[in-house]
Amino acid sequence: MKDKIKARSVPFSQTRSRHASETAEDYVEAVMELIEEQGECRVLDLARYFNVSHVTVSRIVKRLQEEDLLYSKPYKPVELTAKGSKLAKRVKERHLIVLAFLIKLGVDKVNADIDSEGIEHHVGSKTLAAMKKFLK
Amino acid sequence: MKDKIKARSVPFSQTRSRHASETAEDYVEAVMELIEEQGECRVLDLARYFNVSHVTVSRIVKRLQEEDLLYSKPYKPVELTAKGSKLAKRVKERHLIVLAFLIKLGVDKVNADIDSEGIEHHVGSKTLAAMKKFLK
DNA sequence: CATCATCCGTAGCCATTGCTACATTTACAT
DNA sequence: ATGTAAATGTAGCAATGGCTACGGATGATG
Ligand SMILES: [Mn+2]
Ligand SMILES: [Mn+2]
Ligand SMILES: [Mn+2]
Ligand SMILES: [Mn+2]
Repeated sequence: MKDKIKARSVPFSQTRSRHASETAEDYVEAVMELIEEQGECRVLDLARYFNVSHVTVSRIVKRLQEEDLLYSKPYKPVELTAKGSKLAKRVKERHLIVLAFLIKLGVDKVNADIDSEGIEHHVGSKTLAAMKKFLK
Repeated sequence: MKDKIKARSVPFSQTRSRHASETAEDYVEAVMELIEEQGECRVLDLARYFNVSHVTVSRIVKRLQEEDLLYSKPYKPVELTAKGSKLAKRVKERHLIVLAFLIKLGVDKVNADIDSEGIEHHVGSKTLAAMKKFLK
């Protein structure tokens, strides 16, 4: 019986772990997108993008620099490291698959955009594969 | 162009809002389940269920009491208020639909259990309706 | 090259959710 | 009834991610 409860706790541990990576994933994806669209990515671009204050962005950018995902000098644009770029591509691809999946399932674009932004971080490789298969 | 960025920020705001309700949703669902299975729900049952310390549970239970979702006296079992019970039923139903959906999509039970625990909180009414339709 | 608006960093606050260590209460066994 | 183990509460710490207020840096404009 305790094994049962223990086994049941695994999804929650995994979910907490995924939430811990969520900020990093969203940030590298945003930086990549903003650089593609505007040529550079400033702190204030990210603040508008996520609808948070520039202070929140600034602190998170600093932390992601320590994790070797982003790079920037003070008052300069934010750039992706090689590691950050690689993560961004993976994350964006997964996001696009989740989004396309929801739309093919019959969800309108507005709600597919909203829901996919959260769902993407909880889609493991098996679920992602099942979504890809459904899309074909 | 700024409207475009503003519109893009909506999914992130919504995702943050959903994460803010996530703990309450998981807790009322867990309390309902533990009472059904064991007759009562103790703080330590919840700690094992979520794989966190009893201290974390104790503090969250106190807060959810202030939100009128749970009820308990010190050293006594945790119970659901009417409001908590209503929320638990809604949340559990949604969770079961997401789980069944993933399994029907071809995901194995272990991974469906894991992924649905996070995905459930990001499934809006439109996506939930689309999943229900797919299940029929 | 001086001024000024914009951008960005820093200080410091709050809430949430993890934790360990310790205190207290409860419940059970002798 | 008393003693002990388990359950729960409390104190206090850390990390994360929100915020406002303020000050310094940058760059465009005249
Ligand atoms: Mn996201
Ligand atoms: Mn989530
Ligand atoms: Mn759940
Ligand atoms: Mn959940």
